Amino acid sequence: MPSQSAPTLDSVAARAGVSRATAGRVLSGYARVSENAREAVLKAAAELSYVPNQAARSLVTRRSGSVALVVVEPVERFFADSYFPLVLSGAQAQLAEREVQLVLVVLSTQRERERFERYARGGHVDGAIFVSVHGADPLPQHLREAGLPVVLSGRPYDEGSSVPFVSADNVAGARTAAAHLLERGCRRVVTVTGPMDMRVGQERLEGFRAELRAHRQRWNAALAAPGDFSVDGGRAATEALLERWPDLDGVFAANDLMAAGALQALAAAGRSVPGDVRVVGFDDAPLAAAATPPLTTVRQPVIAMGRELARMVLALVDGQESVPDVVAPTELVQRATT
Amino acid sequence: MPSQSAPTLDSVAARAGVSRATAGRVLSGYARVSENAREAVLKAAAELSYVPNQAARSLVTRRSGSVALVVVEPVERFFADSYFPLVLSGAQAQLAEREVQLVLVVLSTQRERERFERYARGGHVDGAIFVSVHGADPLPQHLREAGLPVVLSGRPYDEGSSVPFVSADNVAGARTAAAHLLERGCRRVVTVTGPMDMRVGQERLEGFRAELRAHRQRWNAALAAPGDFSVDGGRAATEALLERWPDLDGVFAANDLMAAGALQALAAAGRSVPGDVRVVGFDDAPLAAAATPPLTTVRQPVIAMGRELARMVLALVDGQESVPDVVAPTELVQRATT
DNA sequence: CTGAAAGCGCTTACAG
DNA sequence: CTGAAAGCGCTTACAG
Repeated sequence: MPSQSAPTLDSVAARAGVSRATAGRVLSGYARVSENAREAVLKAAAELSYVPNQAARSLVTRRSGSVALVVVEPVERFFADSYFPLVLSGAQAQLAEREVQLVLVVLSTQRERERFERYARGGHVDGAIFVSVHGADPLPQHLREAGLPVVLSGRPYDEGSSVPFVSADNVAGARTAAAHLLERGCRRVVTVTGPMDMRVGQERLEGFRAELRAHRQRWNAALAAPGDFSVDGGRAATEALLERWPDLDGVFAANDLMAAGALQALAAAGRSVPGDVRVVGFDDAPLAAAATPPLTTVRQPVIAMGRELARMVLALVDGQESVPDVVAPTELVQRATT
Repeated sequence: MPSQSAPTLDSVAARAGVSRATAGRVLSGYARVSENAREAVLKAAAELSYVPNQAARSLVTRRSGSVALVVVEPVERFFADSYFPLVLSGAQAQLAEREVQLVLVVLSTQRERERFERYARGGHVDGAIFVSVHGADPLPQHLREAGLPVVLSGRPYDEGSSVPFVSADNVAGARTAAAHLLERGCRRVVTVTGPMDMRVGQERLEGFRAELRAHRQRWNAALAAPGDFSVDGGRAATEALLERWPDLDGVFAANDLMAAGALQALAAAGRSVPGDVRVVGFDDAPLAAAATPPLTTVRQPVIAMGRELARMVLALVDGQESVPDVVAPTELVQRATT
């Protein structure tokens, strides 16, 4: 039990020679208070190292002073990927500036989902940022309808969703990747796709196809092999592609993990990169710069996207009616695989 | 403003036909209550989806129901590495089982450090888990002395520290790595070390040297090149080593990021792996399995270590006087670089 | 075992 | 602008 003697509002009021109400007014911000009183209170608070008791404050304001960052399901895998930690980091930074706590919530079981729903509806957090929502998970929408400010990382799968989101411009990014491969002289460009039941998977494939079309390349479904955003998936898909198209000389993998798998498959097949085959990934995960050879990839501004997510919930928490979706620009980072 | 009508203890008491005190007793656990009353209260609570108001509870119990996971300083770099997210994930899981919230705190500036110190001393969290402490940062010890339960990820640099910690068995892990290289027939084994102002850097070098000594290999300071746990550092150190020891045929890098850099340097120098040179990393970061070729490495059970950290703070929070340090075993994961 | 009551530390109308 | 007072939703001695 730390500091049995933590200073209270009363003690700073006493020291400043004003009432608790006045002290409270200067410390909690807004109300008009005389310059004299304000200074005295601030001085007293500083001298006592006063920190308001958040529990007491919450009890009356019905604001918890915290926002949940919720991760749905495949926890460990998710944490091992770099996307999540970086979104988290961005959101945390933004929230910290407003002195709101970021509470990390992981939902694996049905019980946990139910408990969180009650918890959130009970006003124990002021808002929620969902990362990694699967398919058309109704939870975010539910909570929103219950009046809780909610935002999503990634465009929702469900077209009818009215939950604001921030997403990278996946279509444009994939187009950039394809264009780059073509510009580098590739003649037979293939792609390892993400899961087709995820928007991000669909969009990156869509961008790739659109760019080939723009270059008057004939599209063929066999040019794409499905992956699952994992290294193993990327390796397997690349092996299949190699079999199908012995003459392939360009690979666009829909994320860096799969691109790493592609690099492994290519090395195993004795193809040199970028000599025989050029490869582009997506995300600019830390692993991209660590690959052999270092991977050319499409960067998405993940940390900035995390900040944006936080900014959006906060606006909603502050009473703003609605908030526009944001689609963040991507950028090609050329390294050694092209 | 979610659910203006969140059920309170009073409403469940009324529905159950008992007093608020009785309802409180059954819901908050311990006290003896008649079976009848208990059932009625539980039923009423379930029907109303009652969730206790944590703010009100905290106000009286002086327990926040939350634990801080604090990260010191080099935020983004730290988040990009896989160690942190995995510790976080383990700690979160363990905390969730006890229904305590994990609040993520990042301390970059001096102001933030001071604010957090006041905040923690003010009882706004029940305990703190420090990850990534630099050198002999006095903050954890400070807080501990102020009565806050604190635990550390990694053995403290400061010998005088009395803060409990959990660490991987770095010495043993490094010995395993060196032994493996030697057993695979390497004759000239070198190492890329971590920063020498970090315990983990020192320990991994110590283990490496000890194992060479055990194999009656003559030690030479030039066999070690300093890295900084980054890919670039690993690449540069390996280049230096290659220059110094043209005949090197085994590299132990003190973490996987640097091992990835070593792989890049070796490829650039035209050395094949594992044909000409064998390489072992440390951590078994996700990047290890994604490397080309897939990296042999020493795994540390990071998620389990995160859980252990949480278990330890919780024990301290529950009033346990002290808690023993834990040193987690490591394990060699052989892949394709050896 | 159970109820009435006090009190945790704030915020915020309500008067003045 | 400022103070006295009520009240947020719990927990916990204190009686019974």
